Amino acid sequence: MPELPEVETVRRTLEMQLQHPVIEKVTVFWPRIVDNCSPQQFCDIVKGQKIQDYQRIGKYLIFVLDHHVIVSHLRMEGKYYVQKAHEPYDKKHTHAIFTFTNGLQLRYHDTRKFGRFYLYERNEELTKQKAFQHCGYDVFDERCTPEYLYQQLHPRRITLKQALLDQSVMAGVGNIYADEICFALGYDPEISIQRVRKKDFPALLAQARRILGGAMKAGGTTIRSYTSSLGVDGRFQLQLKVHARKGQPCVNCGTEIIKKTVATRGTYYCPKCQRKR
DNA sequence: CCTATCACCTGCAGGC
DNA sequence: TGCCTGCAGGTGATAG
Repeated sequence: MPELPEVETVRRTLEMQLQHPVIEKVTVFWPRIVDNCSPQQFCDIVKGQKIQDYQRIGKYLIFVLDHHVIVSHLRMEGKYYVQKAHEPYDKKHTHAIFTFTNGLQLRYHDTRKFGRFYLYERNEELTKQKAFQHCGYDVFDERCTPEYLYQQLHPRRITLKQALLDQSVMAGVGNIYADEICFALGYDPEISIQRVRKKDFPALLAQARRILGGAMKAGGTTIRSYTSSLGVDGRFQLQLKVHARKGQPCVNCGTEIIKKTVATRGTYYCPKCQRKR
């Protein structure tokens, strides 16, 4: 469900709502959501620790505790709810509950059970751990430069959209914003990345940052109207120009937006504004 | 090493 | 109404 802007919105919201609580107890209802240790170990280890900081790399949310770090990936449908311990919750889709000493709970909700938790020691280099083995630089990381993207992506036999979605090079762009970035660049999502010239890579990165940055800003605006009972999933209504606009007129030229499949993902584009070469 | 496909899960919309 | 199919804002493992 969430891409980088949504995860960042969740990060900020949890930081505001929870601040720095002490974990009194953790219950895991669906064992497989804990990826790199047993649910029992996970619960035993985090118990008693305080959440010191909330961080994010790409689409990964990171809870920094006293001695350990919890890495959370929401995949397609993961979301968090902050509620009081006595409030009811959706027993069918809630897979983990963190209870704090202040009476609040952080509840992890995930309809499809795709999301994962990883637990690491705080002194370990995070980006070298399993959770990040296929994770490149965050879109906003200063090491993510046009030159780096060109060298990593341009030689490959993949489409522009696949390049944007490849988390191992630049982490954070998902299916929605990949379409929006292709539209902003004026390229058909299916164009070979090898046809994108070196001089276009600064624009590629700039548009990715502009679009994700705008989405974060919008998320931050919308999230203020959320109540805890609505959940914290970072969702918001951005003005999408092509994604999910099949059959509607292009905002630039009025041509009908087309949906096609690119690399098994639903893909929306304007056949007039987005050139194939 | 590279790219393509499957597997993981559930709910829902649309066709018959 | 009920059944079936396809599809969903993601990613790791596996197959070629």
